Amino acid sequence: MDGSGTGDLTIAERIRDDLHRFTPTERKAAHVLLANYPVAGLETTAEFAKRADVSAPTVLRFVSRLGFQSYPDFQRALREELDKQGQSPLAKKAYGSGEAGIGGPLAAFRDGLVDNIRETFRHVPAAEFDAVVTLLADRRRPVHLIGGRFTDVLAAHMTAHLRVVRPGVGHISGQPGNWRDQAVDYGRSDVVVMFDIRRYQDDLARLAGVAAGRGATVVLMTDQWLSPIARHARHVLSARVAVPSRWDSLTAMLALSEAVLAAVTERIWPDAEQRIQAIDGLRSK
Amino acid sequence: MDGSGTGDLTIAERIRDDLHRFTPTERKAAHVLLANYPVAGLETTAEFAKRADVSAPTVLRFVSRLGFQSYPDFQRALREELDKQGQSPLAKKAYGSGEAGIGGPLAAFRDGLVDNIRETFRHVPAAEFDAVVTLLADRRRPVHLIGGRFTDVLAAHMTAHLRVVRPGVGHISGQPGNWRDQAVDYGRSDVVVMFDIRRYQDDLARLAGVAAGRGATVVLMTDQWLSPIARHARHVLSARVAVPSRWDSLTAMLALSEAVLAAVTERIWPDAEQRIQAIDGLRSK
DNA sequence: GAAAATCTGTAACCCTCGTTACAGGAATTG
DNA sequence: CAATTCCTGTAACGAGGGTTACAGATTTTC
Repeated sequence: MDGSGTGDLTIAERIRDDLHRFTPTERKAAHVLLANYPVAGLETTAEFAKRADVSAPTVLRFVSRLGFQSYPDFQRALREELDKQGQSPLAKKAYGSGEAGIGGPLAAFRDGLVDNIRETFRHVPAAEFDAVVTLLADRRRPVHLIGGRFTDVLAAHMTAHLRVVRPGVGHISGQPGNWRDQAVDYGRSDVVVMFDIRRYQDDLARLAGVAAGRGATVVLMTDQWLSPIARHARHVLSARVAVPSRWDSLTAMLALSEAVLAAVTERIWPDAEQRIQAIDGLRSK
Repeated sequence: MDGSGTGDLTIAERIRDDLHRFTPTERKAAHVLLANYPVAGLETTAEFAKRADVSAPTVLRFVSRLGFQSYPDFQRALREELDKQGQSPLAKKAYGSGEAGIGGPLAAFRDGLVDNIRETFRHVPAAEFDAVVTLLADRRRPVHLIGGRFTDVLAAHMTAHLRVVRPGVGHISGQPGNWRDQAVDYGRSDVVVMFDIRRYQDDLARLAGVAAGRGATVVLMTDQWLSPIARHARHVLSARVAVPSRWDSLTAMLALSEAVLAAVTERIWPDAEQRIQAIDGLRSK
C-alpha cells in the first residue's frame, strides 16, 4: 500500500543500514537528513539540496535509491512516521524494540491510555475549555446530554454529576425518533452536549442540525478525527481514542469530561455545596 | 526573522488563542490541525482540506488569518518548530503541555489521572485479572452487571461491549427492590459483575450477598479502599479514584474495564468476529 | 596513461499544487 | 420579509517544484 513497502523499519534506520550503498554526495544528503530528522526531508528538494550542499537531482536519486517512487511519496512516509510517533512522544514501543514490549500486553495497553490522556490534554484549547465550563456552569441555561451507541454512557456520567450541582440538566433518552420531538422545543438558551466518536451516528448529526437550527448551543465531545457534528457545534473538545485493542478507548474522553466537571463544580461551588447538602438531607429521610 | 513575526508563541498556541476569530469551517480546520499537530499542516492543502472535510481555499484562508503570507510560509514555520523541538526530544514544553499553555489546575488534574492509571495497573494481580477475563470469556456463563449511583455507567459501558462479543449479558436495572427478584434465579454458573466505590451503597452489598448465597460468582470492581462487597466477591479488581477535585474519578476504573474488555475480546476473537459481522448484517438492513 | 564506467550538476520540461476570482448560499439585520 | 453582509465551495489560472535528459567531471580499471 505504501510507496516503499519495506518492512516496518523507520526511514532513519533504513538509511543507516543502506548508508554504504549510496554515492558520496548521496551520503552527504543522507547525513544531513539524519542530523535534521525528519525536518530536512519535509522541505522542498531545492531547500534540502541547499542544506546538504548538493544538487536537487542528487536528492531525488537519494530518495529513489531508498525505494520511493517519488519525492512526495517519500514525504508522505515521513509524515506518517511523525504522526505515529507524535501521538505518543515517549512511546517508541511500536518501533525498533520488540513489539511485545516490557511488561506484556497489559503494560502496552496502559501506556496507550496514558499517552492518550497526555495528548488529549495537550491539544485542549484553553479558550474552548473555558467556554464549555462557563456554559455548563450557567444554571439559567437548560442542558441536554446525549451520546452514541457506546459513548452514551459518558453522556449519562456527565448528566449524573451535573444534576448534583445544578438544576435543569437532562439526558436525552429513548428512541432516536423521539429525540427531535424534544429538540423542537430548544431555544437560544439551551445547551446540547453531544458525545460522538468514529463510526459516527448520523441520527446524532441530524439531531445536532435540528438543535443548532433552533438556536441552541451545541457542544461536541469527539475523537481526534472529529465527528460530522462539528459542523453544527459551537464548541468542540476532542480526545484520543486509539489503543492496542479491538475497541476504541473512552478513557481519555472520560478524563476530559471529568476535568470539565471538576472545573464546573469549582466555578459554582458555593451554590453547589448548598445544593448537595439539600440533596443529602432528602436522601437520609 | 520568521515569516510571521508574531512573538514566539507556538503556532498551536496561537491557534488556540485565536480560535474565536475563525469562521466555522476555518475552526474545523483548526481543530483538525490541533488534533493532528503538526502533521496535518505539513500535508498539501488538498490533503489537509480533505482531512478536515473543507475546501482547499478554506484552508488557505485559515492560514492567512493566522498571519502567514502563504501556505509554504506556514509550513516553513511548522518545520522550524518541529526542528527546535526535535533537537531536544524530551523538551515537550514547546507545545501546550507545559506551563505556557493552560497548565495550572488542568495539568495537575491530568497528572492525577495518569498517576491513578499507573498505580491501578501496577497493583493489578495478574492471576486475578486473568481469572476475570476467563470468566467473562466463557459464553456458557450468564453475566449480569450493575453499579452504584455514579459507577453504574461503567456497568452499562461493559454491558454494551460484552453484548457485542458474546451472548447472555444483561444489565441489572430498575428499582433496587427488584434487583433481588432477579438474583433469586442465579445459580452456580452465573457471574455478577458489580461496580462500587466509596460512599458504598448498602443495597448493592445486599444484592451481592444474595447472589453469592445462591452460588453465583461475584466479581467486584472497586476503589483502593475496597467496597464491603469484597466480602462476597470471588474476584476483586481495584482502581484509584482520588484526584484534585470535588469528585472521585472513574477514569482509572474505566481504564481497567477497557483492559479487561480488550483481553476478553482477544481471547474469544474468532467467535466474536463472526458475531460482530452478524450484528452488522442486521444493522444494515 | 588511456579508456570506460560512474558520478554529479545544469538546464529545460511538465505537472501538480497554491492561489484567486466569482458565484451560490447561509446567516444576519433592519 | 427583504436586503445586505458574510461565508464557502467551484473552477480556472499561474508559478514553483519535481522530474529528466544530457554533458562535463571524476574516478576506476586495464
